Amino acid sequence: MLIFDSVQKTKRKFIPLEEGKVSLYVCGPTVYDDAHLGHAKSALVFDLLTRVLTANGYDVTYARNITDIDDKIIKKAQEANKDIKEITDFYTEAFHKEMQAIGVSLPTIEPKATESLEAMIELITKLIDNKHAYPTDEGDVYFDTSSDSEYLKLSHRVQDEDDKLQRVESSSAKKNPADFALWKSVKDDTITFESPFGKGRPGWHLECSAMVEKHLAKPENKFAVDIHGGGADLLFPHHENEAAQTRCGTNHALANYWMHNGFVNIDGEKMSKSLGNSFFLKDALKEYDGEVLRFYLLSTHYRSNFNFNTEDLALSKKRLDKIYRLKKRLFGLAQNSDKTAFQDELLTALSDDMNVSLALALIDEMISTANEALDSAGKHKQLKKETISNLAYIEKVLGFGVKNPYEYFQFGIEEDTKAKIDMLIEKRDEAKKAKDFEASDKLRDEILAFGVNIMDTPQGTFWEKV
RNA sequence: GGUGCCAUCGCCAAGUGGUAAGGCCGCAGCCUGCAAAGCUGCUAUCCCCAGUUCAAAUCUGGGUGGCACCUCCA
Repeated sequence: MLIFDSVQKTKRKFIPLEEGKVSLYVCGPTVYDDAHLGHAKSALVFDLLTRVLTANGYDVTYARNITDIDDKIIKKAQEANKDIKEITDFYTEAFHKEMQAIGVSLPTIEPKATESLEAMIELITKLIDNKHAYPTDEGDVYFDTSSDSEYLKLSHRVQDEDDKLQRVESSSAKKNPADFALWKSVKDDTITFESPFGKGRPGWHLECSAMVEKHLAKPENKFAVDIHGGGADLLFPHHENEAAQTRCGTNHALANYWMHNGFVNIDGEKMSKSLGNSFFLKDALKEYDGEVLRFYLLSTHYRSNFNFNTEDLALSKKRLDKIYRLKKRLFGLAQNSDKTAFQDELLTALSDDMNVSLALALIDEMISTANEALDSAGKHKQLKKETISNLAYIEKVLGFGVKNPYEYFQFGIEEDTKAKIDMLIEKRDEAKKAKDFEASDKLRDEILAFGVNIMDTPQGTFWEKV
């Protein structure tokens, strides 16, 4: 297994801290709004990573946090005149539902910030004791970046002198302009937590460090986790700060490997509130099958920036359709569990820093070969068994082709429309039997008007949504 | 302004020193009552310039053009 380490900027052979085991931590969502395609991309990338690691025989412990303490959440709650928990529960549930729709499995552990306060306070206390953090008169606690010689090495950043001066003017309580808050005091009566440093709430960066320690880290290891992942924008300042906290507050570094996924852009531009072009997953799921979205978002390399557009999405659907059509050809047949050469090749491709493009090329080739054989005369007993086994493997490792193939092709068609289509197909079959092609062609036009395609096969006539 | 990434067929996209995967679209054919689906065949020398090398899309230098991060962000 090779992993591109975005800190060392090179592909590295993956060697776990503990034989046969992998600990993976990924920064999850802040639950104050609906998940957009970027959240989906990140979740999909690390879902795939988990599957590939598992297929390689590793026992993976995957933690993805839920940030349920945050200024934006508080603001949203105040605006809606609702309880904080009501907001966070609502969006957490929505997140889970949408992730399930795109085939993202639940992580092994899903820690919440509100449930990890003890660990956070413990870490801050250690950092203060170690002289890596300091409280201010206002009741805040800051991390002292000048106390950490490794600071900024993760993101390969250099201090900007002009920027430094500007920030000194704006924030006098900080020792250094780059210092960041570990604990923010809260004076009003919005959500606050008790701590030895006074009432307040934890800083965002601290959360992840504390949760990693609590749920994944082992004191004797050189690193807290094997792999730490997240979106490319998190490298600085979030991951830089996390790494500093862990490095200075514990006796190990945060992660051995760092992985960052690229962005999802819409029509060449980054999704953002200010541009008003955020594409929410819930809206996409109304129009497209979740698995099509999964296939599309995973179809290019995870580190590349992804330019979302409906034309390309349609191409992805066509490619996924091919998997399902083959599945349909073999529907209902028993599976053989023997591992095939195809499966080895597929796993090898995915084990090379998740080369999905190569994996998809292998899949297309496998599909063509299988279809070609099935088109030719003969029973093809062995081939059928192997093909079914291959499809099952694709399902397991990539999460493509998990649905019933007939239902897949009927996405978004109402039940009564389905009944009408079936009725028309029956009438057309009768006309065809009677060799009344004029009538059967007319019936076909009627069927096509529902936005579906029909295809005649030896097993009968089937229809698919276009 | 600082830091970094990217540029491969009409479109999407692998390949990072050894002579251009795959998909979509298109064209031709097989199959089909006709279609659809499926199958077969055909379709690029890798943004520009210079250099290193027996050999470069792949390395180096210089352009040009995109993009990201530096503030909350997946």
